[in-house]
Amino acid sequence: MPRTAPSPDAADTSLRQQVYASLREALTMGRFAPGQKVTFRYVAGVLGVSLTPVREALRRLVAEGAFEMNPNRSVRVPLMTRDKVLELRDIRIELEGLASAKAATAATRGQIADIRRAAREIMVARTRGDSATDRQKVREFHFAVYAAAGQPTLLRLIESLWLQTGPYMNLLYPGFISSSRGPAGRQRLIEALQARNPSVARREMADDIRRALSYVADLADENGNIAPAAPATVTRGHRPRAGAAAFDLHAN
Amino acid sequence: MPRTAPSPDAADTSLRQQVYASLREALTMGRFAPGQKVTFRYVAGVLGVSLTPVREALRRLVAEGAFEMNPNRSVRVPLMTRDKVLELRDIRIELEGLASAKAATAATRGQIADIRRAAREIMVARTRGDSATDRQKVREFHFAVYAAAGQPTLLRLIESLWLQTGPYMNLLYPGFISSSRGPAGRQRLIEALQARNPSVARREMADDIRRALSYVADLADENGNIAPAAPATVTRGHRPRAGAAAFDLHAN
DNA sequence: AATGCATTTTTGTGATCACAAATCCCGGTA
DNA sequence: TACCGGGATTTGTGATCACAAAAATGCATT
Repeated sequence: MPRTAPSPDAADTSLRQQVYASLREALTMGRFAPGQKVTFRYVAGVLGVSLTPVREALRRLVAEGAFEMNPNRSVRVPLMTRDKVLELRDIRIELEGLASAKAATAATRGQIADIRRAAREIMVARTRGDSATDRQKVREFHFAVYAAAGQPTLLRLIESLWLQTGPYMNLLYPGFISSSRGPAGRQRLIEALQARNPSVARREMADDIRRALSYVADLADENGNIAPAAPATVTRGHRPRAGAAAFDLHAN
Repeated sequence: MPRTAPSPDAADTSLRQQVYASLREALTMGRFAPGQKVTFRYVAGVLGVSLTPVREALRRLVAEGAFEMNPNRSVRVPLMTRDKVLELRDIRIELEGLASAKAATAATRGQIADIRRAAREIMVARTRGDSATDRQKVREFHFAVYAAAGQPTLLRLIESLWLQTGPYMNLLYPGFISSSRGPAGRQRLIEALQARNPSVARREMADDIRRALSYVADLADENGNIAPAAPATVTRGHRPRAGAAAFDLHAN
């Protein structure tokens, strides 16, 4: 079965870890509106825990760049700019390219099978027009490759980068996806992995990332700001009712 | 004057931030012995604060990989292995190479002057045999380059990587330094920055990192473990006396 | 002298409280 | 109607407490 779990966070049953996972999940799934203010007590109320674990989880996410904190202490989902997307693009090209190259050397037969399966599932979702599953499977495909590299530190860094770009990847649908060249790139990547060809694997992954994030960067307005994709089921109102949970603890 | 300060952590006067800075400083300066256990109450006692800010600071450092936490909850300074050094080497080559390339495009005259000055100060310290100042200036040189790239996210990632390799960079002295090719590489890097030549800047930086970390990796024993450099003034004993502070709050 | 077991101590976790700074809200003035 | 200003409220921070799990300690047995 495909593995999505982060490096050594498994088997950590602390509340802090659960809060962290919930917030991460909510961010990845675009359940927070960029710019939205997130208060400690709000999160604590929704998840039904005290402030202590929420503080630690949120603070870690701030350190990872998934949230940002104003000098006048208020945590919010970062707004994206063209420059930030381009910076993240270039970093991701390096790191995910490196991981793909390593995967070409290290991937086991089983891992390549996992990767191939994810690629198939992307196509299934895409022919059905199911963009939610599409996104999920794209993520699984990428991380199956990175997991095959067998580099835990590298994997952790890539995860933190995905956390930052994640909320904006909805912007790829449907425009970019339909205009993209389809499964050819992924197919070439898989073949490079199987042929143990690191430089081709790196190039294919780099091209994929470059095209996607360049597309997002081009969505910026004249001020360089990028409008967030419509967030799923999140009211922009100040005081969300308790019970109307935008995320929950038992997600993971 | 040269800037060493991290991205937006300035102007944060919270205790948590001070504890974080203290621990970071102590790690960078090699004041913790790798493998050493670090308890929350010990840190709180030495720094004279409550557990709350210590927890958040330590937990952030664990998330950044600067400390590691056993499943049976105990925080310790990570032990280094050859594989880990090689992984960090390859990641650093990518990211610091990227930063150097960007710096070649973006560096201002003033920034190049800062870089040049740091390079000079390295040579001064080196001719005096002052390896402590040497290390400090090498750090300033590198981060002067990375700051010139003007990429805040990239800078943050590189800082977290230095935090992980930092405690082991003492191992470069005196063997590696005396056998290295001296200031020639740094000189070529500076010239590449001035000539606005990204690919040469990247290559020079990459070569520098590759040589240094390959040297460290070769110090591993037959089990792949790397013996830590002698830590400065840290007793390995279990229960350090209060008052015998291995680090302090007013470092920054 | 070495080993197994029960008790004591240590240690991380989560909840709660107090406080000060930031923010919000609302009425009054120009 | 737009713009302030001062009080009420919200909100992050740090300290303290209680608790359970882990580790350390001491003692009896072989």
